[in-house]
Amino acid sequence: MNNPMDSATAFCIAAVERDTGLGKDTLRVWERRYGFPKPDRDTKGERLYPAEQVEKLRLIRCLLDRGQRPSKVVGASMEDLRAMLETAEVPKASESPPGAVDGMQYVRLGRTVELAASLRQALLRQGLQRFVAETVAPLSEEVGAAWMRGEIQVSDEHAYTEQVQNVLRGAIGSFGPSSERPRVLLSTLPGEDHVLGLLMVEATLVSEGAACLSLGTRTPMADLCRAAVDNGIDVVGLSFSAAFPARQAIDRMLELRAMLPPQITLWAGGSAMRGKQKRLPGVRVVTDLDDARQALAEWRSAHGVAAR
Amino acid sequence: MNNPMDSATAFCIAAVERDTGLGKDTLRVWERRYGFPKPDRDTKGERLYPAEQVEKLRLIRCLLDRGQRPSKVVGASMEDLRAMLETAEVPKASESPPGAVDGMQYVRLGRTVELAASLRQALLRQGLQRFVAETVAPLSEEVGAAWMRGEIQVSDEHAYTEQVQNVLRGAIGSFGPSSERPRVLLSTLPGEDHVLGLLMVEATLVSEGAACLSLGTRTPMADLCRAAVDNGIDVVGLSFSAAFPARQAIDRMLELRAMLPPQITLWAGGSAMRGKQKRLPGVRVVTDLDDARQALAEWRSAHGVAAR
DNA sequence: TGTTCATTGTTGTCCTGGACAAATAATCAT
DNA sequence: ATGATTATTTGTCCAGGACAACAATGAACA
Repeated sequence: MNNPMDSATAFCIAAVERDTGLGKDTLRVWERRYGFPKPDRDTKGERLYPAEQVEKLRLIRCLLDRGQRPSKVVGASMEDLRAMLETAEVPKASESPPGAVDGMQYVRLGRTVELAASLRQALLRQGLQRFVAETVAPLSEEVGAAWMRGEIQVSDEHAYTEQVQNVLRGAIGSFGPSSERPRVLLSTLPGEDHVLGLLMVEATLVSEGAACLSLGTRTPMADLCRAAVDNGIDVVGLSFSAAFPARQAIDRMLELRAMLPPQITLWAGGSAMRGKQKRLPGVRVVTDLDDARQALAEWRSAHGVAAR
Repeated sequence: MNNPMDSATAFCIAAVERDTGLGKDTLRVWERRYGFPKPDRDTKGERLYPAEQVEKLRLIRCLLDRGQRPSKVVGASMEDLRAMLETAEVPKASESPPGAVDGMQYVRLGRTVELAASLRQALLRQGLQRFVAETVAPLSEEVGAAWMRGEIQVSDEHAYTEQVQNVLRGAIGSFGPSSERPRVLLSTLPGEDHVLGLLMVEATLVSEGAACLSLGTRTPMADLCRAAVDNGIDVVGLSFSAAFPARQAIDRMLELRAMLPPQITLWAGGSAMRGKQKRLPGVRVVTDLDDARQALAEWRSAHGVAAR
């Protein structure tokens, strides 16, 4: 199936799924419904997608991520697609850039070296907590928005994430060990890759003296529960980016709430959680980084633990 | 499908795929072939897996990861499975622990605080390059082996990875910006999550004054190529963990070699690459961290760039 | 004007069961 | 021992129908 000879010009369906992020079922049903993509077949009847169709699928994926509907874009010509990408309106254009930071231009230009230097400078100037709240958070939103507008590449966003991780993790690590309460377990669920929100929360909580145990991204719920119990955790915190379907996030939080012992507090934060408080009994929805500090204070007050 | 009421006791097939990592097709074909799992059905005929079957599937997955064959484990009873996990022989038991580091006990006991402190101490004592080669690399192998032997939890491995990341990224960031050659682009391909190998290489190269641009994990090949060209990259380095199927790794490297401009050097490293040099014309296989330094020296010598 | 709820259309996921490609083990030749 | 064949296991792919989940729209209500 994957003959190296022709794989440079044609891709099997699994390869297309990898490269475009579109599921095999979706690719097949589009072919049936919209007549595109229209792959060739090998001798055994398996689909072989020419490189140009894969390229077009990538463009389509890009537009879908920006909120377009499939019926509008699957079946359009390449010219139409490019035109749509040009005139793509961002659904809810974020407010004007938050002023203080102009690191955005470094991201745009791929100047990672200058970006890193500027971040480090801001960290020293502002201290970790303000750095996270006033520099990293708005800049990350701006990067996300720029990607939505098609102004930056996927790789630019990856590179940005790497640089911020280097700075934030260095800062988090430079805090001495804390044995204070609460002990907070942080992670994201499978399907959620975005690590920056998690790191921002960790930085904020560590600044306040909480003992954070991060498991990184994509921890299965069963492992999460076991880890929480085994490590004597007080609070489990989950992060959901805007890319995560809000409905699923709610269902999974309720499921997790039912699996965890009731004395363990459950926090949920991230864009997908905006305005979902009422639907989540037993879960503390954390709206932003300031609210995370607030939630921490609430926990300490409720459990008779003094802040530092 | 996902009624929150019963989702605590029964899971739809997508949820099982998430939780166990076993594909939907695989779950269905096992049911057909081995008679397990045997999910209930909802009113619409869709599979509903009871929690106990999911638990058993998780155990099975665990054994498969350790090299068992499905025919041996998919039909077995819970007792048999547990027994097999006990007596699981590690296929190629690694050599005795590398002496110098006893951080392993901290991982085993979930003492992340002590682990972090011990890592930082080792970093200061050894310097970044030796720290990576003599402490992080063997310890990571040891952690992987312990997981294979079932001695530690998934969450312990995640927590370990997080701690090492904090230390390594802090150290990498503390190097000033380098504008020296070569400019190295580092990443893993979709399907490869393991980030530590990548970070170890980055730390090693940065120590030698190379300019590293990391894109983190799972960069699609098209984005990788574009980023390499746009950023004037000299060398693209990919990392493959032992979990990555060697055959696929080879195919993808050849594909990538064909996509990249010939003047860009391609490096491939990681366990999946052991002893695959001969099958990869045009790719420099990097066998370990020392070899990475060697490859760097080769590049500089071939391109007339003096080492620092 | 804005917030819920029902309706309608769209879209992705799930289904069956057969087929076969790819991975692994077993066997044989060098 | 190492490398090439063959046999067996195992996971992926196929078709095309069905319908659950999701978004957009419109109606009822605060």
